[in-house]
Amino acid sequence: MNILLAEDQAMIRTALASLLQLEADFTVTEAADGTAALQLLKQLRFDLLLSDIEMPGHSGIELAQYIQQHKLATKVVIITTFGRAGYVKRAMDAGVGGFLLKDAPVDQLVQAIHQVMAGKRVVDSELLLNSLGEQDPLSDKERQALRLAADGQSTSEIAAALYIAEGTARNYLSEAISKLSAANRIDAARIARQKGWL
Amino acid sequence: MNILLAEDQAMIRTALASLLQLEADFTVTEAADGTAALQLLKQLRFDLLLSDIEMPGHSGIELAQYIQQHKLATKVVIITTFGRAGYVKRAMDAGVGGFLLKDAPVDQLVQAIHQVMAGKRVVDSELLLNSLGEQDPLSDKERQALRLAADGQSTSEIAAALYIAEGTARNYLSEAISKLSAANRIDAARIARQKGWL
DNA sequence: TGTTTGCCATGACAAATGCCACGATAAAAC
DNA sequence: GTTTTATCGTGGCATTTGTCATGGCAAACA
Repeated sequence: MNILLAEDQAMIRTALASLLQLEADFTVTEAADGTAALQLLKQLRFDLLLSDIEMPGHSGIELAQYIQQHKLATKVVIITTFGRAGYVKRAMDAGVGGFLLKDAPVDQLVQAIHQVMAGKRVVDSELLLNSLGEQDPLSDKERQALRLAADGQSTSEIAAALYIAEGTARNYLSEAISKLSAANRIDAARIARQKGWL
Repeated sequence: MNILLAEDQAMIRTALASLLQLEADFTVTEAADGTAALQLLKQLRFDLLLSDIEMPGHSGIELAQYIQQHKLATKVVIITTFGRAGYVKRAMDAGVGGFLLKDAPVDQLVQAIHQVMAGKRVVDSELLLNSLGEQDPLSDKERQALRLAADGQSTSEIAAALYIAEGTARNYLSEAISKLSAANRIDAARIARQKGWL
């Protein structure tokens, strides 16, 4: 089986490649970023793309979209560090067959590869719960304000950036703090980031 | 050779463990966080600790400090994602023998392990250059206060955690903000984290 | 049609934060 | 032996931040 492995961190990429090669019928080609992976997808035929989401060049989801649009037979498994709820949905829309966290052991990865090749869909249960469970409660303005606050901007700077009064900016932050049950804007930003809502 | 591998991301941990086991004389024990690693260090004897820096529980540097203080014969190799300048210096002070980026391929890791076991010091050249640049201006108390502030704790909570008056906690933060030319505690935390001083 | 709901917007007020002045101590420099 | 320098510790005071009350507006709904 021909696997294309796209992952920017060399240590993880080479380690995974070596391990997968040990499996009886796996042949692994490595790509160090999204652009290289796309080149290889255009030139050669692969049975499976195993890709990180966050990469320089093109993201793993963009690669999946390319495969979907060009109706390639290549199956896709995504591995990523954080289970941002938004990612899962977008990946599913792009026809991704498997979605795993790097928190899972390698055994699960190998299992998932086999199952996806057999036509099944494999999504880390924790991720699935996350994406179904909690909804992002923040409004757009609240998120924008919180993002700026997380960068260390003051209320007046945030207000200026969003073209609103200071009181309004304070109110957005206050609402965000309340919705996230946080103690202050820093805490709110930490929680939102951890949930993938920033 | 007995190796203790401390790394919180299961996929990377299990992948590295499997690969290192393939080497002729390597025996690998896995620890999923700093606390588990510390327990194992106390109970058993290892020739080498291979550890990530950023982990829940105790950081890789804290583990190295424990080894240094208790005069264990265990050598230490640190692997990390980002080459925060501050980390390198603190790691060196803690007697760390090797410091590698996860951007390096696994081959280099194996090489580094052998060299460190032979008594040499191995530091990624890119990291070394970085670490020569800026010095960490924060005092220990300032860093502690800033770390708690970055977690969203209020001044009074920080004061309670450090057993000092609120005014004192405020002062530490104020000094940190000033030393880092930041606008507020959030900005200061962001800058310090980016430089690897937290 | 009127009512409810969610988002946007603002200002008043209390609480938390940042700045500064002041000491005390200990190590290093002169 | 004195001065300088750095860290630690505290409290006063102005500014910033967080909460709350209030209101406008549009979409959903009975």
